[in-house]
Amino acid sequence: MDRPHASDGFLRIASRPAARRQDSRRFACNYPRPPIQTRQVLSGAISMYWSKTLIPTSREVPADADIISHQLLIRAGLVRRISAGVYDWLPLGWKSMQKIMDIIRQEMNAIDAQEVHLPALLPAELWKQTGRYTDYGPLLFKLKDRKGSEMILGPTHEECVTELMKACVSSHKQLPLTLYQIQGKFRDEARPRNGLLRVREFFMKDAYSFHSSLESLHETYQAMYQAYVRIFKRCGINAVPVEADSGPIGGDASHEFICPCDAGEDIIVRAVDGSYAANLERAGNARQLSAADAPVGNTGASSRVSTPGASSIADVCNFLKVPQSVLIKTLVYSRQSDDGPRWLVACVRGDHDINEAKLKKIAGNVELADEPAARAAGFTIGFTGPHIVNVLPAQLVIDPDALLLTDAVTGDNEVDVHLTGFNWREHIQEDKLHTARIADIRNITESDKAPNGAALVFSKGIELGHVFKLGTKYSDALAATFLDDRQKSSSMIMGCYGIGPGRIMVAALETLSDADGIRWPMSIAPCHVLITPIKYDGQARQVADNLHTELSQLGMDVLVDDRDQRPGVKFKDADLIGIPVRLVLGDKGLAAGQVEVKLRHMKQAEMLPLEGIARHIADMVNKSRSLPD
RNA sequence: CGGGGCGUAGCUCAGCUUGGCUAGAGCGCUUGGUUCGGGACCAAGAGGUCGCAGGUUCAAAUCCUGUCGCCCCGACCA
Repeated sequence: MDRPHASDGFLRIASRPAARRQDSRRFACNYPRPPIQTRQVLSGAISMYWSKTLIPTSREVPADADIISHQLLIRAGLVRRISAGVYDWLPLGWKSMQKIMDIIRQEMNAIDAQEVHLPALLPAELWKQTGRYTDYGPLLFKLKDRKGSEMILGPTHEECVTELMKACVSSHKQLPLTLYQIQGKFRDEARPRNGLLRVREFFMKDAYSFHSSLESLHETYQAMYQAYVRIFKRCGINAVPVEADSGPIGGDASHEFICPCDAGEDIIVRAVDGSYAANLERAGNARQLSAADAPVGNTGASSRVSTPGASSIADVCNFLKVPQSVLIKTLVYSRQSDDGPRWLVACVRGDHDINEAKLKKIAGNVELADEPAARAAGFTIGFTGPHIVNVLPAQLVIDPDALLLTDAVTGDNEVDVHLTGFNWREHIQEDKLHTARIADIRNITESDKAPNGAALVFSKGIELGHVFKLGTKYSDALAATFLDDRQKSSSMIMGCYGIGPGRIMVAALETLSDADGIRWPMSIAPCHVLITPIKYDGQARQVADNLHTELSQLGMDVLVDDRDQRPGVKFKDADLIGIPVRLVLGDKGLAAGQVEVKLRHMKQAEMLPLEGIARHIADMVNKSRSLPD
């Protein structure tokens, strides 16, 4: 310690003054720089002076920002883009982000989840063990270290945390256990976009729970669900829980929390009476049909028609002057197996869209067939009809609404030819029809009904969080097991629960802003109070400084606009950055012993006596930032 | 990955079609002055290897080729 080495920094600092003297001569200027005075540290409250803070506000709308949240993030100086989908967090944005994270942290801790910090840099080997090194596809950031070892940047941490549990937990007595982390994650998105909505480096709260029984998993899942409801409520944003794709466990095993707004990339389906909400991928009708339900139709009335060049649904309908709802759309899927591709023919009504998630759930990991390969196998892509299964080996999957069609129009498995008067019983060989899968494989539409019969509305929304019963996918793959009370070894049962704090911010900006700028909810505002002296001088300066100290001592986060700017500039900036409470100190008011209190979400300001104003403001802030119930 | 577009000052953009003197505007920034309770005014300034590389040409921001970066729509993705 007393003999510092060059490597520990002491020496460099010690040798600095000479250089500094020279610098100050070279760059001497007349700007009156006040000496840095260390302010008292006040109970963790945020205390800032504008002139000493990096808040690069901008009047111009950035050219590449299309949605409101993106524009405000840049214009209010919250973040700055450094490359596609990668952002710097500036002081105001970071303060708000930290508040969001704190709320999440508090609610996680409240349900006995333990915070950990896991590496962003992970060995590829771990991911190879679970198969996700390839399954995750190009979304995974891959790199090599200097020795050539393969590494990845974690897009999520199931493998990592499961490995941790495997190493540290071996008895049912140690379960259940929930670990969580709030940290940066990385995904090599094909197209980062819309500011913070889809980015390549982002913050994520991920929690992982480990259980010895499904009941225990369910209990934690419920607690987590309720914690999520509280988190979004405390952040002051609207988040609708919707049923989501339930994965391996099935049933009621997954919910997404969606903030409805037009900038969102997800589509949610809700019953008008509020009785049902699901994402589009999941939403469906529980109707069960079998091949026996296929109607007979008008037998013998079918005919082949020439439809030159008409291979799309729209083309065919235009050509034949029929509605899309009488067509059968036939799509060819394939799955790789050892002896070449296995084919699957999926049929939905012409006006319906196939839902690949649903299809995969019943048919395994199929994907839309490669066109040349399918043609080579005998499929006339663009003019395929269900009856191709009579002549080619392929599994047939029929959506119930397609099954119920009679005298339908479909491709006739020949270029430029369609078949009218198609009927399942007439045109599909009996054994083929009876071995066909009849299942819901399409997206529902707004003309469909909720399971209870209620009318449906669609809306766009931002996915803010996701709770999911994982099951044993990762614990199986990584052999994370425990011994139960009868010495039997089982894989730990897992749940995982994610929240995107950045998306919470986006949702707040998208849904709560007005034409003048941001209107932060009190709980996630970078500061509670903005003190705006019309002129930071004389009495106003003294009052501003005193108020700042007093409010800070009361636990308020305070920003003082001490800039030498015209009032108009200060007000415009104040509206833009959206601090909930603004205290304006003007000469006339102060002479009368009054301050102007302007709330960002109110139009009118109010003059209040300076005496006792700090306490009054603190009470008001505390009221609006406490947990609403 | 397919389609479309953009890259000129910190920001927003003009100039490019039809190559030609020292590359422009507004905002922002600096200095001085006047102002100053809702993005002031006057004056004087600073700031750009026109993304990068190569080519065509007497001459390239402008034309050609390549390359990199970025945005939008779609595909993909949670």
